[in-house]
Amino acid sequence: MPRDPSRPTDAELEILTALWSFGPSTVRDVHQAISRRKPVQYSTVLKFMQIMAEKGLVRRDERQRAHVYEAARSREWTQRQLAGDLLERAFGGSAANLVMGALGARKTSKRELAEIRKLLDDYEKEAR
Amino acid sequence: MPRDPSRPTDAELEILTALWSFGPSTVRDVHQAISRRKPVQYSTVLKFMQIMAEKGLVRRDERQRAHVYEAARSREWTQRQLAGDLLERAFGGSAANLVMGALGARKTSKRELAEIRKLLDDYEKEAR
DNA sequence: CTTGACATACGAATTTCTTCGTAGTAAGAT
DNA sequence: ATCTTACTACGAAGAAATTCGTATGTCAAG
Repeated sequence: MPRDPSRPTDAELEILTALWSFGPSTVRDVHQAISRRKPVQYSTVLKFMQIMAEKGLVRRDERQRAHVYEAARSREWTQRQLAGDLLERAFGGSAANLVMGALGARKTSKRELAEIRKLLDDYEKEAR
Repeated sequence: MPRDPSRPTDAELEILTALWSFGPSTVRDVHQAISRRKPVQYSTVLKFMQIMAEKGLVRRDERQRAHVYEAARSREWTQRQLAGDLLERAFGGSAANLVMGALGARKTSKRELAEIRKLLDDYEKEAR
């Protein structure tokens, strides 16, 4: 059975992150961005982006000699998928538990806590 | 390079979930729990649990003929790893974004929102 | 003592993920 | 025209994840 493409793998997510940050990019752009953080060959990145195009994770514009890639789904949409997936798989669907895990995983600043509270308020108002 | 064992795979997480729920269990116990939700052979579950024992994800008590397995790490600890990992990989370390994703992924009840607020308060008090 | 039930151990096939080398091609520079 | 450079396409290989069949051992009934 084909794996759920709304749940990108580690390598795929890294590429998507670059595309979200920089907007439509060539393989070279993405390779440069990623290779700043870890050693990886150009052809490796290229291969992934080709596969991702097949899977529909990215769109490819072939009009230029150096093809231009773009994330098919927004960062927010993908984040929602990933959060939802983890929520179900590891937290029994309990958002509170997930928040607990996130807070425990690492120090969270007062400012960020306030931000989260605001999100909760907004969400509550929204969900009328 | 060996994969980080603090980040169990899908199948492994399913087994851990069973162990966390039921406490120390035999392969048969776990197989029954899982096969209620999806078809899987006994020997598949067995194999996983053997591998997990090698990786140190579970402890095995061989004193009985039917070995008894137990999760090596608590549910909370593992949840923290998974949440932290996703936080870094997909949310740029922003807990607020993760919460946003979780809320967006699925309807969250008023009661759960309240619970989350309480968590935030407790966390803030705690982190003195 | 033989048999049946139930365990573990083992080997292996399949699929997916990851990584890269190399061949081939198009275009601009000499 | 040829050389150099910058791409894409392709094939392949190794590691990890997933799945299962089968061999083998143990033990309690009969």
